[in-house]
Amino acid sequence: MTQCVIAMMVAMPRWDPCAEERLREAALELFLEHGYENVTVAQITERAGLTRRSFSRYFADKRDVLFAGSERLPAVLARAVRHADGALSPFGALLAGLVEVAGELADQAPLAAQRRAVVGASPELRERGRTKFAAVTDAVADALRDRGAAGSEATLLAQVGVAIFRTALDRWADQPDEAGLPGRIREAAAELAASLGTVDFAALPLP
Amino acid sequence: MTQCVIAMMVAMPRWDPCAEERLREAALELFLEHGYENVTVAQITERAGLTRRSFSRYFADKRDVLFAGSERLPAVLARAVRHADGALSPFGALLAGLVEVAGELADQAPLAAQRRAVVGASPELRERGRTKFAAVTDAVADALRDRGAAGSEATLLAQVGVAIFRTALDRWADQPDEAGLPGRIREAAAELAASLGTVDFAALPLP
DNA sequence: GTCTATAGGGCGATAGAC
DNA sequence: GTCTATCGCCCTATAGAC
Repeated sequence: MTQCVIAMMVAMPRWDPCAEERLREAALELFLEHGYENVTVAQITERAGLTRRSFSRYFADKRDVLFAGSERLPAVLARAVRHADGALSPFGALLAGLVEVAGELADQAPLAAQRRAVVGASPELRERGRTKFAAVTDAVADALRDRGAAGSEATLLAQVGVAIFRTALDRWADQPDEAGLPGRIREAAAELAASLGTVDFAALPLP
Repeated sequence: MTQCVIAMMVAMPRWDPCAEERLREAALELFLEHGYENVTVAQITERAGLTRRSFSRYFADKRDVLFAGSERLPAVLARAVRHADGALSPFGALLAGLVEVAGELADQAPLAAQRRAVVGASPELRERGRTKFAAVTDAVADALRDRGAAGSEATLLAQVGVAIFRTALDRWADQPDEAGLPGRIREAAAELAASLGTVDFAALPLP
């Protein structure tokens, strides 16, 4: 957005700038008005002042228009995990990374709420949302392997970390309070640890 | 399959019976031969001796043809969790349910391996696979709520339980050994508990 | 930018099963 | 007759090839 405004002040190009951003805004508006399934790509491009063909230049498919902007989260989280205090265990580094990134995410809350509403109403979009979270999981698992976690254990820990993150996000979105997102993460992780502590693994039945 | 054979012995209808199953078999064969993206619905229905239009009666879309048959897993797992020993904590019941169902799943290994190969090769199918796992997570979370777990904590525990289940499945598929799937579940859960134990939650930085 | 293949679905026709 | 599974032809929209 900021980049776009600056570009407009510097020069007035022949075609309107910020095509991608206008597409995203048009799509969000239309989805909120009529629901995802009832909106065609043609309607989106029309409202944005572009042709049907231009849509494909910016987004791989219709679903992607809602998730653009979240491509960086996997890399950002992976970086935070990699750069966490070297003395921490893999899971400790994971939690520290989550908390760090959560602090930077706080200002994106309003937009996230709108997107949340649209995505939640469409099975097709919820499916794509899971893919986006899976990309985060994969990136985090790679980072944990760099810190010495074994292959499949890194994947397991990454999945658990992302689950904690999602839980914290949900609770924070439902009732934001002074604790903030980082506090919610710590809370969810502590709850999980307590739950795991209730189980005596040796007592589980075996085949 | 069994139902189909019996039906054929009872009567010989004008059109071949077991259309759904033939479609699933034809699809799996074609996907293995040419790859998911290079197979059209028309080719599948042709091999199954049907028309393209009939495909829609059985499957909501092309992806679904590979995942049909897994619709019952959510209900089966949820039932196992609900019926676990009443003295167990929510997470204890979750693990007990996973172990119980894992024992019954062992005989489906060969088919699962083929499906695994096809799904793993296509991003589109991996996306749908995540949706199927999400259905399991939702059902398990409901069961945990019935056992008294709070709303969002039930969701968190369910996600973690499914992550343990997936890890165990992956390891078991990669190298099946005498421990069996239930043993792998216990192993993954114990690993996770150990990892969580390494973290001092009070030491995590707060905003 | 234009064009085509394909997915997905609406509707009615049809042909056996009952 | 009714019921049910299938087909055939229609259309729209997506996605990708040219």
